[in-house]
Amino acid sequence: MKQNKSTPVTLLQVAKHAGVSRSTASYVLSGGPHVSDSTRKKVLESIRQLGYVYNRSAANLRSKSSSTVGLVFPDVNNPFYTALLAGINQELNKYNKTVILGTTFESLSAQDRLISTMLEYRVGGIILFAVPDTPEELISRIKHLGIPVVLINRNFTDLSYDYIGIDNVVAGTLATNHLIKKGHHRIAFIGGFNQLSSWQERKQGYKDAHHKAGLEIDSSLIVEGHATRESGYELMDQILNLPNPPSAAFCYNDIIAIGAMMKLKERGFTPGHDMAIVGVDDIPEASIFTPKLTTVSSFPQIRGARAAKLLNERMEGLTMNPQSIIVQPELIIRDSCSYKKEILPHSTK
Amino acid sequence: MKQNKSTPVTLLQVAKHAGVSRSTASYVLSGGPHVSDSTRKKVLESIRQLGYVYNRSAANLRSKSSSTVGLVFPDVNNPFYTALLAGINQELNKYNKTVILGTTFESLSAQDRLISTMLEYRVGGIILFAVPDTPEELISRIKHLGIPVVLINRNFTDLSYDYIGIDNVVAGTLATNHLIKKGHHRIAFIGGFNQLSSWQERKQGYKDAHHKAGLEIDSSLIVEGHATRESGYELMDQILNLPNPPSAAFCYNDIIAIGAMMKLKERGFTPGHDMAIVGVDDIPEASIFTPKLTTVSSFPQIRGARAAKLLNERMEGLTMNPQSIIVQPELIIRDSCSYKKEILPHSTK
DNA sequence: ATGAAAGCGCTAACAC
DNA sequence: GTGTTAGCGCTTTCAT
Repeated sequence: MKQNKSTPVTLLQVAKHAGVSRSTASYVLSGGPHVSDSTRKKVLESIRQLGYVYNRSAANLRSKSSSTVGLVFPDVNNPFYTALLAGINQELNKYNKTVILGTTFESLSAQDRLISTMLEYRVGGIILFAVPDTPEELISRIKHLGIPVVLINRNFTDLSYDYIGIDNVVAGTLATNHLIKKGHHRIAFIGGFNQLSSWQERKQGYKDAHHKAGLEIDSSLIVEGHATRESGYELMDQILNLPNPPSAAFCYNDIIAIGAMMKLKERGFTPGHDMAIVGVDDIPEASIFTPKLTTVSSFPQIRGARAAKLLNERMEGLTMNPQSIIVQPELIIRDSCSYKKEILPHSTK
Repeated sequence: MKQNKSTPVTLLQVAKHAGVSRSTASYVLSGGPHVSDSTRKKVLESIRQLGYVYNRSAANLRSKSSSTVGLVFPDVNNPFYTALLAGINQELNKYNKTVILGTTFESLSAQDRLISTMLEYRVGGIILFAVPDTPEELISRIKHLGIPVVLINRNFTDLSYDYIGIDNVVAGTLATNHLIKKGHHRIAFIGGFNQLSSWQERKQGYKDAHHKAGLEIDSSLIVEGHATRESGYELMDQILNLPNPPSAAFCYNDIIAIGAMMKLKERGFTPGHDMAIVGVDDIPEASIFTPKLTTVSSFPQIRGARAAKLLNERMEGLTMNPQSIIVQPELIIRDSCSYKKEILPHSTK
């Protein structure tokens, strides 16, 4: 296992040590069929003894192919992403693909840098959770390089790319309808940004539900913000300071909903009682928080797996025309929407 | 920008297009000094026109060096990790090093696979947040390959590696002393695992504080568990079901503390009043939760930056003998430890 | 079943 | 300041 730092062991040295040719050694590495059992054993033993480490870059260079896939996420500090990641990882392992993950922190320039690096390393495919305002040109450039891309969650108007998401309009409708059915007429929509396709779609569902019920929307009840706990916390404060606060809030996602509920408690209100809350995603924390969060499940883990599967097919050149996979969300009723008692009293603090 | 999928543009083609030799083109890429301004412009223009993408693998192969660093994290779904990551990224950007991140999900085999992949890609260095029970042999193997490694947070008994962490004993003492000063005699220590060096050290501080105050430790008050919100939630339940529950809890980290406080609320208790809570890390959420969490800051972002700086020095071959950098933690007093009122009433639920 | 040889895209002497 | 050339470690025909 020990060996000189300055000169890494090469396959050729392994081959010599095992008394075979380089190509034979290469065959045993790639699991090729034309190798006798005894040769394979010899080579494997030499590898072990010399502490040989496969040089994947060299292999990729020669074979002009790569089994590594690049993951580009906007952030990672949200159980939603972790679930997505888990689904992707799990599926990709099946195909013996390895993953490198990069975080853009919602910055377009960081995303550019990240993707450039991945391209320079010649990843075999990319799963992209795009930053808002990502130019479509970026994606077409990658595709022109012959590298398959699967888009997650954030879509482009031009649907000529592989995409996997949920039906966000339905998610918005499901959530808002539930709130309306509980007797709420003034419903806020908080968190997320207008640039996000998912935001626009959820808002569409929110609108649809209002229209269908013959309800007006007060546009001051729609407040945008980052998809973080902290932001949910701030946004709820804004909402509560409104001259005429709503009795319910549809939150862009669970993490915002939880931040919002924290603020409610801080200001002496009881979420679910003084204000009804519903989120989107169904992260693990949703069922743990007090009150347990009513939410619309977006099945992140399942979607991650589907995305990985789709990408793998592209990398293997299986299917050809772009696919949009849309998962149907599901309402999960818990405790954060008990029946509306009365109009929320004016802010106390 | 458009070009044929099947044949990526090479530097040679760029050179021809620009009417120079390959080496000249290479020099402009690496910012070498011996290139005239006009040639540089020509080459850059050809690169743009042909849509050339640098092949970093080929370059690394030839130059036997890599400016990519591999990050190995146990998990990523904790604001603590995000802060660490941010610190590392920020610092590494200064040195023009790029990062690939892998998650082990606390699994030894996943960690092995991940590190193998990174090694196969010939990363220039690794920052390792090791899974519990990681054999020291893994690290020495990497080092024998001539690849610098910086350990974060989880230490090995043999201190011959570069390491950056906090003084966990002090963290434990700080937290426990504060609780004792507030009048608590029965203090739980919840979350984390015995295999973690940081756990052992924090427990040591917890013990030290008790001894110094002449207090006994009830070992049934020490309960282990994962470092997640969910786990904190479960653990607190266990604690509350004890025949004689404690009046305070020192939590292995903030995320556990928050989970624990959620359970307290669920069972009708007021954290900070019915039970005092202190955490470790000072994640952003700590100051947002109700009550605001008293905690021991571990300065994750600063530590990340220091780790990155140290690794960079190793990669550039600057310093030689292994360094242990120990950051001193700091007590941050907020609202989760108001004065002890009375012994916690017996569990109600 | 195994070996010889060519070459993937790039860098780094060295020559001019 | 720019060109020539010899590999880096591997895969992959093509022989044998």
